[in-house]
Amino acid sequence: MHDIKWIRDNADALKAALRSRNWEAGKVEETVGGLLMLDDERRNCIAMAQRGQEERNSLSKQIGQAMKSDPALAEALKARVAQLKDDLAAAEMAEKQAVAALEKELLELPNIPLAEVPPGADEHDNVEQRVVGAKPVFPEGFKPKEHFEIGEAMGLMDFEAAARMSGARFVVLKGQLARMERALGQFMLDLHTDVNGYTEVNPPILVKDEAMYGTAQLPKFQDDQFLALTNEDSLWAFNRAVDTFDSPASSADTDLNILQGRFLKQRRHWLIPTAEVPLTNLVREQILDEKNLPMRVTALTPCFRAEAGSAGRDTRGMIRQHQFSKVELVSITTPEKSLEEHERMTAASEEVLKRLGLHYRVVTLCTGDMGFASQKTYDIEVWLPGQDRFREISSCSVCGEFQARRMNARYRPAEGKGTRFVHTLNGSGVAVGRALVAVLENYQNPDGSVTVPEVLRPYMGGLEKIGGK
RNA sequence: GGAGAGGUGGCAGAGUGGUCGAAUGCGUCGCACUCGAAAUGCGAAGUACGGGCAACCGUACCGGGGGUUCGAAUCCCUCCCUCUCCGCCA
Repeated sequence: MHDIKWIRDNADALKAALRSRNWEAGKVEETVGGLLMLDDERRNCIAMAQRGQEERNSLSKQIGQAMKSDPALAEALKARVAQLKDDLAAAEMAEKQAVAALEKELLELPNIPLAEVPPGADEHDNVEQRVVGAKPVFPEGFKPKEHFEIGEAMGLMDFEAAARMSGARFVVLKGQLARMERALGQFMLDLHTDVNGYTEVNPPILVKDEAMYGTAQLPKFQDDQFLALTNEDSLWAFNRAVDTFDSPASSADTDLNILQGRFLKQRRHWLIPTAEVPLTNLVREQILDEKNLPMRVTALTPCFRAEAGSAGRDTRGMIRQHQFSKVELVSITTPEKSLEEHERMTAASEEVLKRLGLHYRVVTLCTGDMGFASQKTYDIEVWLPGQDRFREISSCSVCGEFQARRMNARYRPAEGKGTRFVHTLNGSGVAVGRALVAVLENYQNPDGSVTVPEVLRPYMGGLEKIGGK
């Protein structure tokens, strides 16, 4: 979320940023102009409400004094405050609405790309930074298979069983393949905790609205999320509404819909689409000491995505699932250190692929392809010989203070007074499901078996090979 | 889920209708004392928003939301969270 004061002074910079993210010119003008108008409105309302409050406070003080010495004067003053009351209530309501209206619009604005981010419309304009390793060499005449062909041939990857119980975009892994998935997750966590200086965290994977707003999955990307609601929740909200309706003890909102909506909103949970959400929200509403920064945390969690906008894409195999495992990296830093940390984090993710002996490249996403909350993003794409192309396996983003503002996450600088917003970074280190895909395709043998990469063997009881005859 | 007790500044912890943004202690920072440190003494310091070039002024904030009142940290309602006991449960 952006500081409206900053927008006031830098409207042109914001407009340029929105255009670089493929917003059409008319919408940009309309949006930014609308924000400035809402802000004027908000400040007018605040000024008006504050004048009323000031007058009320001052009269109330006088009443307190007059009560002791001159009761008649006190009564007269009370009458004056009573006159004020309606105006004041209206002004306070107007202020509340104006603040909420502006906030609602601000939450819809994406982060501003850093100047160094390459301009561009879509993934074709991303800029390759480096290529590491080399394509695996297969015997003459052997055409490498895709991961699902390998897995299904082994009888260890079952999409049909998954579909029977859960529908499309789920998979059942069995035997040594299930074990290899587990091994990959363990290997990554151990690398990040033992070598890369991250602290392992086991966070909730059901989170409240506030957490999802904090990292900016909400409000804009609601359709990508899974929502968790108990039957009890809906019954409870219903009964609450009826009770309140029957005995409106308070003169608060008695509108049934508003009540139900409010209660359900308080009780519902979202399934995390990435551990970025709980890990970053560790610092929500916290004031950290600078000496504890950078804070580096990692977690292996399931991730859930509705994949609402990707019907028909990657329908075969494990590339795009509703549920997948991922090791996530999150860093909380000072503003001065965040870009340096971004490089460090990307290197930490790359190390996973290096040790697995996988061929990959790193690209800088262009302005038009970058995520909503990001200032700058590196994608790591791993080589998949079965598909004969690079596929994203990690995405490392620096978000500046964008998420910190939404979460109100701050730190106290070692020097100087006050607090500043932290900078947040997140990256996959790496997607476990896709890593399994990559291992299967890169380490496959003509006999249908798959060689276990050296670094995974300790996690698989020394096993050197799975499947095959 | 039921019963009870709580939620106050960085932390601990007073305050139960007005002069309370809030005592006190710890911690933090500055100054004095000291060769230096410790101890001691004196002093400073919350966050956000609005106005102002600024000094500064104003407003809000005592878990969240609502209400009563001229006036709420304090009274009432409601939700959330924590603790204790009971119930249920992987």
